[in-house]
Parts: sequence; structure tokens; C-alpha cells
Amino acid sequence: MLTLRLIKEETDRVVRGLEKKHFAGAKEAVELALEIDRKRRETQGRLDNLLSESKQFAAQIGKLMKQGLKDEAEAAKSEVAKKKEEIASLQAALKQYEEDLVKHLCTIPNIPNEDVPEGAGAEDNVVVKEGGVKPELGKDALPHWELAKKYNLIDFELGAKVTGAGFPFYIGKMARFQRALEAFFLEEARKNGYLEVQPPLVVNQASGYGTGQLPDKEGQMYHAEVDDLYLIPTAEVPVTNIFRDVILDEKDLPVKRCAYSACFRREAGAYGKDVRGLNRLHEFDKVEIVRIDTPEHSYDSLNEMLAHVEGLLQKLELPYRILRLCGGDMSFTSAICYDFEVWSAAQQRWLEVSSTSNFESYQANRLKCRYRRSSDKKIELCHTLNGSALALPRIVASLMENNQTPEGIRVPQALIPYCGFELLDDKNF
RNA sequence: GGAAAGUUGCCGGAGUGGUCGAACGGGCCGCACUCGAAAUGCGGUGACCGGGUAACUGGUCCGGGGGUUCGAAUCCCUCACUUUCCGCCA
Repeated sequence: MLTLRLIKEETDRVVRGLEKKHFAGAKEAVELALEIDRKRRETQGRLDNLLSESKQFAAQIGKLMKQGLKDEAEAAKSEVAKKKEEIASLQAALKQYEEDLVKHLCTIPNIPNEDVPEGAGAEDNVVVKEGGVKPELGKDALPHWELAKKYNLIDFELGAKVTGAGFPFYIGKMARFQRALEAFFLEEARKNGYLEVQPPLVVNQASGYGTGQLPDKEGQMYHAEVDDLYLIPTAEVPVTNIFRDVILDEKDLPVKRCAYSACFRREAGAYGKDVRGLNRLHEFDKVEIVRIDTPEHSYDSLNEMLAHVEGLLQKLELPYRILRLCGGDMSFTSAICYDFEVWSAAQQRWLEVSSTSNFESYQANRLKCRYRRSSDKKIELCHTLNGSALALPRIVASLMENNQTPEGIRVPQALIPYCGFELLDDKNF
């Protein structure tokens, strides 16, 4: 959530930012936040005075009791009893204002960085770079779901039988290939200085709130109700929550973490042709990179992350493009976001494989992830960033389609050391 | 899943109703001594929310939440976690 300080000190900039993000009722939302805060502060002032007085009374009573002056003590007791009711009601009011404020702030999205292009939707995103070579496939080129069947690499029906749609089985060489991709992505991250962690795949409610999945996207997460735990939609959730309520030292920044995890998404409301095959799954594998940094350095960090992700796509020899998302298409929490898409030759469309964002202090404020500045020992909010590096299914889909040959699917050179074969086909042994 | 004991500041650890934000020890920072360092001595050492340009100042925080009381780290309830024992088990 946005800091109250920002809303107070730079009200106009916040309103303009929200408008750029096509957030309806920006001005009203900001004014309401300021109004709740004003009431909150006023209430606290009154409460603090009353508490201060009754503390003095209590200390007085203690002394009187020690001196054995029972009557005086009793008189003081009844005096302080009168204040109790007002204290209770002010405390309740204060608590309510605080809750209202947080609740309201959580409904206000992050404001975009000034580099974010204007625009309402996906059509306004800006292609900042294109790389790689789109393959020329013959007329008989197959989409990946056909290839999967042809070589018995992925069984969607079996997944549907055992679990449900969107939970495929990966078979034989494809299972090994996915394992190779995970190892490749993790190894590349390690080479770039990310510390690998293997996180829990389920998290508690507090973590869901910390990274903003809750309460808004509650319907997108699988919920294990008996224990009130949520299946993670991305490793971002457990990995970023490591730093919830943590005060870091500036000298330890940037913190760089990477994690491989399965990701679970209900994808409620997503239907149609875009969901075929590997295009959209309920469970998939992903390597995530996360960074915590100072405000001064976070955009350098972002650039390093972008270069890292781009390097992966180049090593996989995939045709790709990088989009800078426009204000209207960005996620709720990001200040700037770059999408990486790979070309899926048989489907003749771009598939998103990574979303790399700087959340600035928006997420850190919710998490209470802070750092102590070396220069003046002041405590400030960190900036948080994350990106997929990378999500497997669409990479797999694109590799299958782009690299199909009459003999099988050609494995990119960079992956051969990891999987131990050069061709994806049904010859398993 | 059953039983017991715990959860206090950066760390260890006291504290069972009345100047306790918290003894004591360690760490860390500053100062003194020293050519420098060690050792020693002295002083300091939290977060959060208010008020104030500031110095400073009011409030909250002893695992989380709730309760008893004029007053709670201290008593009660509840939840979470930790440790040990039993059960189960990859």
C-alpha cells in the first residue's frame, strides 16, 4: 500500500499517478485517506491525554496504599473509574480508524513510475525490444499440444482424470526436460549472485496479505481450509515474506534470492482458446528472482534483472520481445513492469513468460520491510522487485513448436548438458 | 494426535500485581587511558503512533488476541510457536 506520507506530501502527484493507472475515483480515494487519518490523529491525541492522566492516578493510588491511606486511595479509584468509559470508547474509535485506513489504503493501487507509458490496455503496451529469429515452419507445423501427443510427452487427459483440467502429466523425456530447465534457470540465477532458497509451497494468511494476494485475489489461490493455508501462486509469496517485519542493514542490500517452486493458480474466469495445452495451467513450475534494495539503487537492480531474463531467452535461442506495460495494463502493486514474451510459431502468437517489476515501497510498506541507512541510521522502507526467470510451460510450448523437426523436437544447445539428450521424442531408453 | 514445560530488548537471562521499557551479563557505539591495539574505566544503546521547526514531549509494545484490576511482563481465557516424552510416519 502507498505510504500515508506520500499521500500527504505529494497529493497531486499521487492523484495524477492513479489517473494514469486508470484508477477510477482517484481524487476521492486520496481525500478519504487523508480524512480518515485526520480523524485518527485527533482521536489519538485525546486518548493519549486521558491515558496519561489515569496513569498518574494509578501511580498515586499505589503510593497511598503503601502509606496505608485507604480512604484517599478509594477516592482516587472512583475518580479514575469515571474516565474508563471514555478511554474505552476512544480506544475502540482509534482502532476502527486504523483499520479503516489500512483497509482503504489497500484499495488504492501503486502509482506508476514516470517511464510508464500512458494507455488503457494491452494494446497500449510499448515494445521496447525484439530479439531472436522467428522460425519459418512448414504448413504441417503442429501446435505443442499435438506434438505432445505425437511423442507422448505430455498427457493432458490423464491429468484431467487424476486431478482436473490444467494439471497435466509430463512423461518420459519431457519430465526430464522440465527438470533440466529448472536446473538451468537456477544455475543461471546462482551465477548472477542470487541465493537459492527452497520455500514452502503453502503459506499462512499473514503471508498472503504481506505480498498482496489477500484480500483482493483470494479467489485466485487454492485454500486448504482445514488448516487455513494457501497454496502459493508464485514463489514470490514465501520468498518475499521472508523479509516481512524485518529491518535490514543498508550494507546488506541488495538482497538477491531465487527459488524454484510449483505454482498453483485457480485461474477463475479464464476460458477460451488461449487456455489450450500449456498456455494456461492451474499448476506449473517457475523459477522466481526476488530483490530487496534501497530506493536509490532499485532501478539499477531492475535493469540487472531485465538483462538476466533476456539472457535466458537468448541462451534458449527463442524469439522474444520485451514490453513495457502501460498504466492501464499494469498490476495493482507495481510501479513499473516489463513483460517478456516468446514467439509461439505454430500458434502464431506471443506468450508471456516473465513479468519483471519494481514495486518500489508499495509492497514493502505492507510487509514492513525496512532498512537502516548507513549514513544517518534512519529506518526507511525498502524497495522490492521480482521477476520470473522463468516460468516453464510457455517456454516449453514455444520450444516445442519452434524447434519441431520430422525426427523430434530439437533441444537448445544450452540445455543439452542439463538433460543429456538432443532430441525430445518418444524414445525414452 | 496425547502429555508437560517454555516464549522477556541485538543475544543470554532475571523479574509472580504498584516509579518495569524492564535487573545483571554479553554484544555494539562513543569517550578516557595508549604511539596504536588489547585490557580497563565511564557513558550510551529499541520499534511504532501522536504533538512540536527543534530541543523535547504524550502514548503503545515483555509471542498474538481477549479478560480481571485504580494499576499486569507478572493473574485468567484463547490461539500460535518452541522444547521434551508418548503415538504415528516419508
